[in-house]
Amino acid sequence: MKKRLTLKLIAKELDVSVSTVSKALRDSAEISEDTRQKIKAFAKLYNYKPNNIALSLKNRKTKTIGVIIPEIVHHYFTTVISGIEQVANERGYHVIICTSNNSFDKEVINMEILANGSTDGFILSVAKETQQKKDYHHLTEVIEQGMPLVMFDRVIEEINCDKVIIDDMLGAKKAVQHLLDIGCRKIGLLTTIDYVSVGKLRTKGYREALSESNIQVDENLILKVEDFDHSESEIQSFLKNKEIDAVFAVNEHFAIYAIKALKEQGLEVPRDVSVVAFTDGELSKRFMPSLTTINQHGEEMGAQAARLLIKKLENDEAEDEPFETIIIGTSLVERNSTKH
Amino acid sequence: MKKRLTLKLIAKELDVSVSTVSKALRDSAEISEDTRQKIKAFAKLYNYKPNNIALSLKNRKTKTIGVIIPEIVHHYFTTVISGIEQVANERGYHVIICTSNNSFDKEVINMEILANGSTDGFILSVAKETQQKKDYHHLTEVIEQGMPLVMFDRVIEEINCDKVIIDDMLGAKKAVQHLLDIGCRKIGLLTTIDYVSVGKLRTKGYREALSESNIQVDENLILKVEDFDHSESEIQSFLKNKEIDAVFAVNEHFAIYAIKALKEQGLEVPRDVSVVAFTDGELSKRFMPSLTTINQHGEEMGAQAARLLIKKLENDEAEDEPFETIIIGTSLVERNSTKH
DNA sequence: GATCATTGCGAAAACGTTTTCGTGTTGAAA
DNA sequence: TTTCAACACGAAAACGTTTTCGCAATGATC
Repeated sequence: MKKRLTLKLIAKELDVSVSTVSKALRDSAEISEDTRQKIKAFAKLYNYKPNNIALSLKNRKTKTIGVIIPEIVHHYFTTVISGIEQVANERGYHVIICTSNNSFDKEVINMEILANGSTDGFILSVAKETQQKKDYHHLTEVIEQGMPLVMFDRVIEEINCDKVIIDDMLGAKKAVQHLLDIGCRKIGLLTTIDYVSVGKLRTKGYREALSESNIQVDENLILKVEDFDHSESEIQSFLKNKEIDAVFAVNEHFAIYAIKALKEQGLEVPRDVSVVAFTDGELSKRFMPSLTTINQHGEEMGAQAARLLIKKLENDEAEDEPFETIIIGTSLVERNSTKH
Repeated sequence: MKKRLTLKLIAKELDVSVSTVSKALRDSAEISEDTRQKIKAFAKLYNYKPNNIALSLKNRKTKTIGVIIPEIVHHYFTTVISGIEQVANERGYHVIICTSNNSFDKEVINMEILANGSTDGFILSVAKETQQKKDYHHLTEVIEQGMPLVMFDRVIEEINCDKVIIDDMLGAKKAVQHLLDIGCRKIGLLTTIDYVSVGKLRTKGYREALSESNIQVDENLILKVEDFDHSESEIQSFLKNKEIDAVFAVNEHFAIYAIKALKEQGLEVPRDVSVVAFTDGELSKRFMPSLTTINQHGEEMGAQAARLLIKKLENDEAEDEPFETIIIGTSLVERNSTKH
């Protein structure tokens, strides 16, 4: 087992001081051409690499970004991570990922651990439990310590920091508008109960799109799924004998359950009913029929979040700059669950 | 912006030495009950947390595990990560994740960076490019430096380290056996070209299952997909007018393309043709019909990998223990793409 | 030959810990 | 009173860097 090479070892080997070695390797003018070459050659030969931990301690910078997400086994979040990683790596940062599993406690613990020197700043999408509990002390704490924090997707209004969100309302409007454009008039909505902020916003978009086209909103066509785990049966019984020509679902799963339920009733998508879903994942592409969706551009969201964070990190003491909120656009992806 | 509390600051504030503070906080008997209480109270009041970086430098341990995977936007890998995280966190480790994007260079760079002090050991699934290039210097290097390495899923035989793999051959056999059990006799195989090791092994399982049932392998029923990006059309033309009563696909995507192609020919799954896929992901569950699959137990694979690594890490100098290779079982998940 | 700038390098401090060792102060035993 | 153990604490080194400052040697200038 080879020992890792350190400045001290090089110094001893070449019979110079540690400072000389350090300076030579960093091309300081203080060191004579001769010595510099000699030291660099030696370092290269034995593959010297500075120890990051020591550098971090010295510079009080780790060059790593802490990312905390509710769950990783979720296609959307992985695309976000992918975006974060790309810009982070480009700028010489690396990324450390923790999942909160939607648990408040785990979110707090993870933040604390990472805040103790492992990380220069945070990118975070809060856990469901945190949203319900409304306890944000861990967030304010890291902010007070001067660690930049960027929230994405599930953000918290009250917290003063950079944010990256998507325009849920506009996205939903786009979806519904598309259904209207292709001639649908009786559009069902499958959404979540209101305390999930995205569900609320998407519902609002649905309503607005309809009113703007002077179509009365029929509350009977709206289902607020209560229990995620039993959404399939809820959707199934909701759609029983409903007279509709379209469905807008706030996520892929709801859309797929709807298609299944419709099929069981002898209705076909898109012949009899058109379906649009929010969230463009693997599922939408592969399903039969493939799903027309609203794409949330997860990678871009991640990339923007990373850019915001790094900007704050590098801007050093210019942290008095106002916080930004970037809104990521959505786009309609037309596939085969809607009429053409 | 509050300054982070350090031992030195506490020492100054309470007018004792740094060493006293350190010892008091670690409950050393050297310090009198009085002073100890006083210091602990102060530390608690102002929420002192030791700096991890300093600890890492001092202990030459980071208590973090570096994970390098080919791509994160892949359900299977996220389940593995999930498993790694669980056992790592349980034992006080955290996890730092890098993706190689299947690029050799990125894999090398990531390893080097992490090896320079950020990480105590590695869990790795190699990039495709690395498999082709057969250049493993970065792996041998970290091993020589005494950093434990655990490879999973895509492992490399020649490298001497702990490994966690699944029994691809047995899994494939299970799949084909199931098809035989339900009465299928003309079973098509959709696989990859042979240099992808898993494709090769699964193909072998297919062949063995057939021969063990004394069924002649018909090479015309085997498709080795050349180009992943055009797999859909390859599969489509392959299945054209093939006389088969079942398909075994080495991944979900192939299976789904097959189902689509069959449908276009007027054949229905599972009525006319039964389909089994390797890899149990989101897609399999939701697809219509839902897919009968071979589950690879990604979480367990991650958990085992983490356990192996931590064992080596904690076992300190007992690193002469032989390397293990753990084989994770697969299981057949029966759904609606096969006859009952 | 004295003065001075330049060159080339080393010592030491700093980042925040832990730990070893030394030392001054007590109180009790001799 | 002397001796000594026990007690309570501090100094310093170490982890691996970077950087500031000081200093000796050299050569040029007057």
